[in-house]
Amino acid sequence: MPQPGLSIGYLAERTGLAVSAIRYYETQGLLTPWRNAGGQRRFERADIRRLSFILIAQKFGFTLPEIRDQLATLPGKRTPTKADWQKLSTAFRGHLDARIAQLETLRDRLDGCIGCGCLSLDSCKLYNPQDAAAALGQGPRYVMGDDAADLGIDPGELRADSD
Amino acid sequence: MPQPGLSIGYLAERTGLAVSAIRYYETQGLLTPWRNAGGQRRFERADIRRLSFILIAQKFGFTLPEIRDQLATLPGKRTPTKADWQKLSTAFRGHLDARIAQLETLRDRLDGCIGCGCLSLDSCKLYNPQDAAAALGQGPRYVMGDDAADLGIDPGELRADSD
DNA sequence: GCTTGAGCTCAAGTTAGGTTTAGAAATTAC
DNA sequence: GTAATTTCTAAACCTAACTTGAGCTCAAGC
Repeated sequence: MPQPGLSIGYLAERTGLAVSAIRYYETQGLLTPWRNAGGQRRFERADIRRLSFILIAQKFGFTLPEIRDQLATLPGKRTPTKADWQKLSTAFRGHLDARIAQLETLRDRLDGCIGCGCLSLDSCKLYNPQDAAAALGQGPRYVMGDDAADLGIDPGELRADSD
Repeated sequence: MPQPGLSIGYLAERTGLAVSAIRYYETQGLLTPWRNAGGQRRFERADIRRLSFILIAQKFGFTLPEIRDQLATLPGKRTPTKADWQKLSTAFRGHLDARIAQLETLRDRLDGCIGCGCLSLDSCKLYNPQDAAAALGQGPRYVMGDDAADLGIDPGELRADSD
């Protein structure tokens, strides 16, 4: 048992992360290790759990700033207890549900498009700039905003609107 | 009605995309416009639909190469028909379902963690490198791989395994 | 006590998905 | 016919999330 605290290499080994990634997370404020006399980072055991949470949250598509905000709900001074982690997990679960629900909404709208086959403004519920843009971060603006002529089939049958 | 074909500016206006983005998509092989005598890009009406599909697929988290592969199922020579788009949409729906199912699996595993509150190897189903890594693209390797001592609570009650 | 692996900092490189800029040429509008 | 827009290419720049490399220090093992 060499020094008190865990080395960055040990954390890397335990989490499967690269040492450089852990250092990067520190620069982003997701961890705050202390330093030993020689200037090396020393971590606490609870930091393995923090890193695990980061990994899982990333899988759900959360950005590092978002994850940092989540982790900020943990007590800063004392070591987080089981109850602390439970609270964070419960809140996290709420975010997950919301994210999944958004995807499901988009999927259900796509179903309408499959039904009509044309993905056009009239029948495609995916045309809804607000909802669609809200679904996954900042996306572009309009979706499927076009008229029947844009389908490209039977162009003679339908009159283009303004062009 | 100026020239035959649609200008890049018109497509940008119709889809809400930036002109630069449409050019970028061309470099990535998602569109293949032709050129007029002066060297300017000319698009077909069906390209509005392609761009709409790109926008929607991106909202679901698909990468441009993935979207390109999806679009490659459309006929290259003739203008895609309603049936062509229907086929693509149906396949796309399958991909969506799979993606949503993966997220739900992760979420359900997290439920176990909330229950146990410790996010530890023993009781946390999120510890499963293969499944977890498969969920959303290439992620890091281990997840929640640690022991009860890592929780940081009651450290005296449990014996650390190897360190 | 010396060697060697582990760690340090800082800068630059990487990938994805674009945007911005610059200078020139084409197109449109009047 | 001229002026204003649009478009062109190429290269540079951007953010996120890291990795890599250089040059140097620290710590652990024998």
